[in-house]
Amino acid sequence: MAEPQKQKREEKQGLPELPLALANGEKVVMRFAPNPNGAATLGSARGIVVNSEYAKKYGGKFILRFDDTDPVVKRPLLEAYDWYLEDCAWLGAEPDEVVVASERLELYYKNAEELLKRGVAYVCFCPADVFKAYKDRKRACPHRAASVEENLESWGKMLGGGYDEKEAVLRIKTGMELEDPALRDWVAFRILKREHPRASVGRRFVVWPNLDFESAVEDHLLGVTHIIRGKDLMKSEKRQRFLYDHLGWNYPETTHWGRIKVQEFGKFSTSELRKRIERGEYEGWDDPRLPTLRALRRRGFQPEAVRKFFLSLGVSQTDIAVSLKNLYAENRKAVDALASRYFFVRNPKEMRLKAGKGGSFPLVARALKHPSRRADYREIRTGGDAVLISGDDFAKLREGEKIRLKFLCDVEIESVKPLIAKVVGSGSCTETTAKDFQIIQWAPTPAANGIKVAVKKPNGSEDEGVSEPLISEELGNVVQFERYGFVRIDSVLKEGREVVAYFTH
RNA sequence: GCUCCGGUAGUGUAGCUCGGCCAAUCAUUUCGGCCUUUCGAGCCGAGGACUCGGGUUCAAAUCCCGACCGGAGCACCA
Repeated sequence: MAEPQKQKREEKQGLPELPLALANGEKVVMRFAPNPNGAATLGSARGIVVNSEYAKKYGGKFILRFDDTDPVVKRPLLEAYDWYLEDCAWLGAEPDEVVVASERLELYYKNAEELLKRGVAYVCFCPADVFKAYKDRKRACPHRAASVEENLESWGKMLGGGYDEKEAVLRIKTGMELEDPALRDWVAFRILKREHPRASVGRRFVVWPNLDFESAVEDHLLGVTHIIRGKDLMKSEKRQRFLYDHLGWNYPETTHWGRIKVQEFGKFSTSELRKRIERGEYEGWDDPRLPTLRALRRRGFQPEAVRKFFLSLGVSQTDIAVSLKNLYAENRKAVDALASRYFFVRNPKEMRLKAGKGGSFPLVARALKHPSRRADYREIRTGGDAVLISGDDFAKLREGEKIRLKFLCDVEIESVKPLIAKVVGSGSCTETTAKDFQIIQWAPTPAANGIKVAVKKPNGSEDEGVSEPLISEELGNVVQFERYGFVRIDSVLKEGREVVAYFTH
């Protein structure tokens, strides 16, 4: 008797079930439909991840569709088309089909013509403000009463470039007396005499569909069964339903989610990012300060962490402000096992070593590459009688204090002003456990074989320091700088003598 | 102004459709402890929420009404 309940709980682990009202043998078809007017952001990632996840869950199809029908206000960026494909692949969401709206305008024209023939659309010549006045008074404008023939003629003239921009639009008849003003006779096509960035489209067309029309027609043509989109598009559904009714189509199931704000990034829009990048405020779309997927990838985030992060947000309709801490937590789990450990000292300070009783200096440290892989070592050679420690650790040192240079030896601080430390005991650190004193990381001096490292951080600042020689062999990998954080080795310069890393978290 | 939609811990989230198994789930964060040659990972423990007010009912986070708060649309943007 108690069985069914338990089962219910288990099932609720992933995303909620979609409402399934599919005909026999019909497959779930999901789509993600961005405007490629910039690189995919965290917001886009949610769409990619959730839609593709549902497609996977039900053994359905995932379509990537570029809604790029605004060559003016939200002009597409040519490179962004490929970037989206890369980002999808990176997120494990390779689309089963890719559709570019700007190359399918003729399909939309055909549907427009059909609507005109059925008398449920008309060419309207009202200036925007004049129409708004009619709309606010729930009155029809004179053009609404035009005959099918007149409309078809006007439409033909529109397509042929016979009107200027803003001179005419095509409207869908929904009813001027509708309660909700947002639904009254909405615009389906407008005139834009501007070249489209895609060479294959160029200047071939002057009549462009608006999102509501383009998206509605495409969803039907592509056989989309479920739409998940922002709740800012709720009215879109209502507008589009009139179109579906006019044409006798069945509207897909819809789910709307709320706005997502990432606390660390605040509000941002793709258009805004683009403006700033073009102004040179950022290095590019993968600048570590930006909330783009390209930037996250460069910082060393793992795709499965990004996926889990978005799946955990679900599809609720409330607006949310999430912290990246949740993403960091996921990524830490993903990256911890594969990141080798290295020492990095920020704002290095040289520590002179004085030989202890044994009379010699420890020259080589055998250090674990990973705390849970006990047989995996890396060697770090010191230059002899000096090492570097971080400025932060230096600031806390006091005379007479004992500390451990991890994997190398224990030392006692003799003096701080010139930093001098005496090697304690036999010059190794394997015999005693360091319960009662601090263990710090260190690095060889650049004069020995230390490597200069610049770490670029997401707040735009840069940390300078020194690390071990072996990191120059970690190009492209995520490593952990002990007691500092995870970083991705982004570039190796000057024949391996210098490294640039991006801070992950 | 008109029209939609939402409101569970610091942050997300489950539960709400079909009221009782909910003195409310899970994750993250915070705070303790264990372990550890990292301020990493892991393990253990603790704290913390149903916006408010009415109503229906034996019983309400769940249903109804109202208030309050928040968001969105009313573009020849997506």
